[in-house]
Amino acid sequence: MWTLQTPPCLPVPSCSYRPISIAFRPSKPKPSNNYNDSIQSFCQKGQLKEALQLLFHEPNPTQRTYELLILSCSHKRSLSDALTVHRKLIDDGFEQDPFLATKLINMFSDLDSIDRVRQVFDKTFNRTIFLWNAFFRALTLAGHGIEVLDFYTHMNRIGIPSDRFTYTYVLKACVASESLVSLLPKGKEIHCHILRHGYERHLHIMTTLIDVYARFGCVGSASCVFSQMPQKNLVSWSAMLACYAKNGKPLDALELFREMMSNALLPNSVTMVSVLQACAALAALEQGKILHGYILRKGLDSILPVLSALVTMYAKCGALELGRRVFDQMGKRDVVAWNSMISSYGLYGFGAKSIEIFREMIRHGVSPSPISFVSVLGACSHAGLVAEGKQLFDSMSKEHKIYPSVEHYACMVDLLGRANQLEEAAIIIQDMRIEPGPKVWGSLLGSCRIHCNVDLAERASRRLFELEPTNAGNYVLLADIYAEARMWDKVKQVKKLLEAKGLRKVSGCSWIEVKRKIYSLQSVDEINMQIEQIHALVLKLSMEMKQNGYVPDTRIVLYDLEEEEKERILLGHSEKLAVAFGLINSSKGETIRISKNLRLCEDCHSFTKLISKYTNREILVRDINRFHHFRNGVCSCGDYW
DNA sequence: TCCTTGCCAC
Repeated sequence: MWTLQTPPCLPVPSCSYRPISIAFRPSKPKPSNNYNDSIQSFCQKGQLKEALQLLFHEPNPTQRTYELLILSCSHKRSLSDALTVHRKLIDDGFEQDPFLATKLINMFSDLDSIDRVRQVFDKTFNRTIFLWNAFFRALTLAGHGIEVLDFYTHMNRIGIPSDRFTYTYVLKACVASESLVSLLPKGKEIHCHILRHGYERHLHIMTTLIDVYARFGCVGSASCVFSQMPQKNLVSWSAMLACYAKNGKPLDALELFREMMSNALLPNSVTMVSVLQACAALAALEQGKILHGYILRKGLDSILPVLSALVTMYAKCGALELGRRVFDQMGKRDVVAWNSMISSYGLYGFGAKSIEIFREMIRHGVSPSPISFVSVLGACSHAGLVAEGKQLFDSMSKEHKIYPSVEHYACMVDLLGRANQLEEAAIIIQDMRIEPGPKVWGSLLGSCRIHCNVDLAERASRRLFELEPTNAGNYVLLADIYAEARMWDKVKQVKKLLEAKGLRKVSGCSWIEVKRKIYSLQSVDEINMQIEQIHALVLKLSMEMKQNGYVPDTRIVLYDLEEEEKERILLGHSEKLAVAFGLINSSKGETIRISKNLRLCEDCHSFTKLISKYTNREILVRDINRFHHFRNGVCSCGDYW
């Protein structure tokens, strides 16, 4: 299944390096054990200044002396001391020591000083494979993946053999770049090199490969590598699990987790985080609670990422209060933990609460991250808090020195667009300092859909079709807008365009957990054994609802059909089927929890409001963006979503 | 001397 592809030739690095074999020989090898013991003792105690004083009083420091000092500078994260050590090292004639050069590269990498990493690499003539590997690691960590790949090509060309470490770094380099061009072909090419050099049984390289394919969204390739691995450990299982959880395959993730447990492999905190994500994606509350129990029994409840994942899991499963309880019991909270809570409130449309937690975080001395702003601005958007959102957006660069990224602009466009300030949203896009990507135009198009603005929608979709020619969702949105405006010829045109590109509309799907099992319902569902019973109930309910004021919202049906036919289509929406399935399979008074893969349509929304009143049930629906909590005929979103 | 998995937003 691996095709050997030769990607377009990468440019040779601008500066061409030739390895010059000058063996380094320290000038005066003088054993100085007591001295190094003292240095080591100071370094271990974190007394770097004292160690440096000793350095300047010792006439003959050794390689070991510098190794100790370099490690200590990394540990103390002190760039000024690092520069002092570097200068003295050069003065003492150690500049060409490849061992110390490797250590220096690691140190400057730890200190985020990538220019000095390059400088050390440039100046070292005897480039051992250790030096190359450290250099690649540093560049990869700094996000300069393309540069690593250029050097790797160069390294191959001049005949320097890679070792097993090189492969892990160059693989990671493929996913460590902000380049718009996918480096997947390069990753596949390196995969071929790895096979050719007989590393197909190497545990670490194969695990890295799984992770890299996962990040490219190539679930099939990742699982192919995984099943072919002769030995696996907890890390490789966890990597595969994360791959499923992150790529929209939560059921596969849970299945793999079960398999892992039956192989007597004990999950660690990292494993649990991915499994929790899978539960969150499925809104599988009961499963999630079982995992929480396991986490408590195994003492994993002191690990921050696990707790943050728990907060998010509970919130996404419709149990915001349980998430809040976990959050309240956290002894220490990092920015991720705070962000989890900020976005959880946002998910429920509790904008004011989200802002409150955001401010509380700052009061606690935790600086907001770019994601904090995505979360809080998203919350403002769902709650219609336009003024607050604008103020927060302003404070980003002014108070927190965080410069808005495409995601932040997309939030602002969404905030204004939803609030029917479409022109202002368009102005934001016009004035952006960075290239507005598909997320930004997509937000605008989504808002045009809500407020049925055909002109602006045409503008946005023209740009979107260029940027994302294969995203069916954009075509569907535009067709929706035309349908609502009753421009049936235009609807037909868009549909033809969709067909001509071989694209298909993502079909609606809802799922619901009944007695710890997850059931999915699709608009056209033949698999579910109860389907006839479900359809009958939906029909019965709709007739009764009609007597209670339900008017089917046939505007959203994308076909120019008779009203009756449109109504029939509306009744087949997966969310209504899920509501009926929930009513049939749960006991009286029990809350019905449903998730769906698309935005909730207006008709299902008003239908469910009435059902909640008529059947006296609380119904919680999570759509692609947020929660709707239906109670006694009203929805928590206040019909603003 | 250097290697593998994870939390928060879309």
